[in-house]
Amino acid sequence: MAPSETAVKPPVKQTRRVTDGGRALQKGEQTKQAIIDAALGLAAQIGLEGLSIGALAEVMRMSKSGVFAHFGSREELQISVIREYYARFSDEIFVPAMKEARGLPRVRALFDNWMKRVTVELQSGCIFISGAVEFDDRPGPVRDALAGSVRIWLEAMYRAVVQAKEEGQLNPDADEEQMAFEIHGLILALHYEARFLKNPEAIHHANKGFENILARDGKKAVAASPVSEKQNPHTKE
Amino acid sequence: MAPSETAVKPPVKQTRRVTDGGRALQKGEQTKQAIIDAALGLAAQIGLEGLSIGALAEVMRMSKSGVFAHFGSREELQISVIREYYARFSDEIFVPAMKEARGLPRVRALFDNWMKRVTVELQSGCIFISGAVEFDDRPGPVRDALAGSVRIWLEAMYRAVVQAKEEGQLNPDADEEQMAFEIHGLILALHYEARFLKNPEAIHHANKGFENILARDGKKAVAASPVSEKQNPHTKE
DNA sequence: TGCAAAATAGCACGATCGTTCTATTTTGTA
DNA sequence: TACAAAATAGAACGATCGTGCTATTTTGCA
Repeated sequence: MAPSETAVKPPVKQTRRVTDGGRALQKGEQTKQAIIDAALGLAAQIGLEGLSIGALAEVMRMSKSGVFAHFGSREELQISVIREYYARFSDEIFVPAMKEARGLPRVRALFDNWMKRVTVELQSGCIFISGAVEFDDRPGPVRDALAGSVRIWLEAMYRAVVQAKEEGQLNPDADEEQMAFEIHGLILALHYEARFLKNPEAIHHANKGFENILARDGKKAVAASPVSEKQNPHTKE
Repeated sequence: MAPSETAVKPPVKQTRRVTDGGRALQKGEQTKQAIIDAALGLAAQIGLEGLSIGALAEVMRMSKSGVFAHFGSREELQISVIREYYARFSDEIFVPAMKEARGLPRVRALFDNWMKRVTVELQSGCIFISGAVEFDDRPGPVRDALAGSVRIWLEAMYRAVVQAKEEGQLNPDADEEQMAFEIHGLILALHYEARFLKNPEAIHHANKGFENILARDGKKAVAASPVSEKQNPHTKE
């Protein structure tokens, strides 16, 4: 018998995947992405815990097992949703803010973009906020993925504040950690009061709160003279 | 047939309830209260939505139907839990604070008691916070009960701030709504960062944030002279 | 165009859910 | 102590959950 025929060939794996240099999206990858998109929409409304494969399959007009096969477990689905949310969060908030100058302009951009996103999400919901409540004492990979994403983002905001101080735009005794904490609180209060309590003043309060923080910790020209309020922060003192 | 025997007597309702002037707790009322206590513990950990009658029955060593009969529906159980939570919240935070003098002392007491409670709850969870996320776009009686309780509490804090201004302890241009909003944000950030992110600095940041607000809106003696920092706010200027 | 592999469907499973119904037990009093 | 009412238990229901199996269909390259 010719060895070339009967010999157990090592199974040629990934025949398709490799041929194109891994470039083109397989059909499966496309639908997987579509599923994640739909799952993100569902999770934003009813939470990561409320996200069910059955409901997701119905939205996608697929079978449960068809949806399931893409992830292998519900946890993996939830983690995929978190990753996708993080990616969008980064694209809409972090990336554009990095185009602003180091220091206060970038801090402002981060906050403004964050506000913009949360304001839009008042109709759907932020899974960084809802997820924190759902997984605050439920250990596991989902919690880890969520906490990891949130930490990266909060760290980014904190770094921007630190840079503002390095640029000399803050008082020497300004506490950067404290500022980041208070800013975080404003966003959380906005989400709570606007989304749950339907308080239309919440957006205004959040913005005002941010200005209050800057007015306190930002480097002032003289005292708190209302005349020089709108001056360029780069003006020599 | 003697009418005294066969006549349909109007059913004597509440034979037991009334005899004692409605005073003594029937056995049923006792166990109902015990069930609510257990349910509150469960809901604080896994949320109002995660609260299941089966799990509750297991904790109580009762049958599902035995537990169920006390409430008639899961929604009614959830509402009972919310009412109980509100009662405790009020007893631990509001009532003792009302013994403090109107104005800043009472505001301080409200905040301190609130902090104390949330700090304890870092091991269990606050259902005013978790519930807001679970029911923020899920209309119904549970949401109504929750939002109602929260509004009453936030209103109480707001009123205390207003009174502080009436007492002349705040700057004339202090914005009471803004202050209440920012205080709410501090509590939310504390809950988020301490409970979810396990950040041990969160308590300190929340307390510092509160002092920052008072330092900004409290009536100052002269300017922001660090020397006169600890003076009695009632000192004549 | 044929063919292996990938993608999807279909079905069934054990578990849990809230709820309803009918016994049974426990309670409090006349 | 007897007896009605209240409290609890037990079993069953339809629904939904995540997941594991085995077909079947679809895909993309040789």
